[in-house]
Amino acid sequence: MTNQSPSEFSNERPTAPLERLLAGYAMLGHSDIERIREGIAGGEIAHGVGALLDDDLRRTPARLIAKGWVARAGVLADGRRQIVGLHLPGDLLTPAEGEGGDMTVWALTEAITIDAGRFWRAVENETAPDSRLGAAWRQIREVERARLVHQIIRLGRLTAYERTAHLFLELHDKQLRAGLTDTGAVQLPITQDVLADSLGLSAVHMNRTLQQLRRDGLIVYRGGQLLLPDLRGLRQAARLSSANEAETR
Amino acid sequence: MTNQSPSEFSNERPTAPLERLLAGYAMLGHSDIERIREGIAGGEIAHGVGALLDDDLRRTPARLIAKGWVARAGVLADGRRQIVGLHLPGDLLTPAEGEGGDMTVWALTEAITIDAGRFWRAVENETAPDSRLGAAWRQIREVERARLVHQIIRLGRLTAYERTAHLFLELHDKQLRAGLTDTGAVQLPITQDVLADSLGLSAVHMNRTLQQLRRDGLIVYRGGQLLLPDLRGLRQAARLSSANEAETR
DNA sequence: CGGGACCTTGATTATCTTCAATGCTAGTGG
DNA sequence: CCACTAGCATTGAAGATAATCAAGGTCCCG
Repeated sequence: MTNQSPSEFSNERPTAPLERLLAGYAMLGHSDIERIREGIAGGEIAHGVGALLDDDLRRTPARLIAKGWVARAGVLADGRRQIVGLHLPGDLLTPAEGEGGDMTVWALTEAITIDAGRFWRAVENETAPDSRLGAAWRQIREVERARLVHQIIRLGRLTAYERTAHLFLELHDKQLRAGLTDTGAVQLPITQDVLADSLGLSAVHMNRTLQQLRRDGLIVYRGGQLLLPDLRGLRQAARLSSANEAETR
Repeated sequence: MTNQSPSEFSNERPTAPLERLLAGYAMLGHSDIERIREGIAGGEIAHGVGALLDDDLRRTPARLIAKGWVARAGVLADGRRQIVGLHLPGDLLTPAEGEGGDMTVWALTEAITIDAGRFWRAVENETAPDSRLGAAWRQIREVERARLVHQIIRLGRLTAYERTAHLFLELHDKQLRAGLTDTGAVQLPITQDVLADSLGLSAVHMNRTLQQLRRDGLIVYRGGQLLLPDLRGLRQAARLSSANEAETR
């Protein structure tokens, strides 16, 4: 368990993405910020690429991603694998209990997580109707539930091309909310293989679909960075009514 | 712990399925039962087949299904439709806010729903760590989240045949928990069209897949009633490790 | 008996997977 | 510096799965 500081990559506080996420749903006061920072501290773990987080999550009820990408997936006996969620800095990871066997969580990139147990317990029991922190947290949970619903629609009724556009817009939206990127850009430090397992496609078809999106001028994909030069066109390709994603102003 | 046999035309209390669901997760006392029954009363609405519930849900924050089946789905502009959840007596319906536009809820059969607003508000704010009702409710919410995750895996990585078996087992499990059927039987009062929209398949392919399951002796499907004569085989077909679904004892 | 909703079937086509190479790039050790 | 390797991206060809199109068929109900 190395205990290096994430500040060697950025000098902002590890809770900053979560603070930005929460601030997007409610005006937070100084005391709210304090509770976030106090509730998430220590128990820092650095995960190498591919490292499993299952045991860590079994030990600590909730971990904040401070840096890196993490995936949660169901795995079948014959090796087929469906990624259920892609998690970024600002996301809280909780054990996949109750989801049945064969679920696993692992780091897609070098990642750092922090014990957020105290924050988690505090905010999950936050019922004071006037608590802004509690309200913001409930909204985040609701948005995550909505993402599961969206993925169901994606996998059930969209073509490979539409699915890909749809996921990229979701990642764009998610990264904007956490303050991890600017409008029109998406960090995408993962292999096409992982993308394929998120979208229920084979790696080969994933590759071909990406090429088609490139040819159509909807994405520029290079070196772990994605550019979306035509958000309007991409939304159309994803079959999203423009109201479906957060406005990008 | 009533163990009465399921009865469709029964005069049992409309909250009975929910009570059985909750009782499956915690020993409930007399006062818990009281709170359920008091929190869910009046505001009864009868819905004809195909009736939209969107407006009703906008008016009342939570409605208990007392009778019948209800579906929640995302609809695309070109008519494609993906059912996200099938809801049965004992389920609480809440507005599909935050899920983005184009979500809709409608009755698949004749149905009756009751205003459960008071119960909903009470139980969502239930944080006393020793509250059995609150604990049971949180478990139900967790199970529903797990069902969304399972549907993602189903749609993303299972074949039509596997998907169908998988969904039938989920419905079997769900109906057992609510005391709506007996082991080996599943109420299925819906058209193959609806089934297809749940599983992301065309109606034609749905039909052929059902025939295959029949030929393989895994299901008997007649008149809105499904029999599962070979649960072990069905679990195998669904690629479920036997630990994945509730034991049927 | 006519109509409508639902189920079933056959033929054809589209989408996506699988299999098998090949290319590319960065890191590694001689 | 140069093979050498490993991981990832890309390509072509063939095959499987599922969608689409177009009829019938069945059952129920007014």
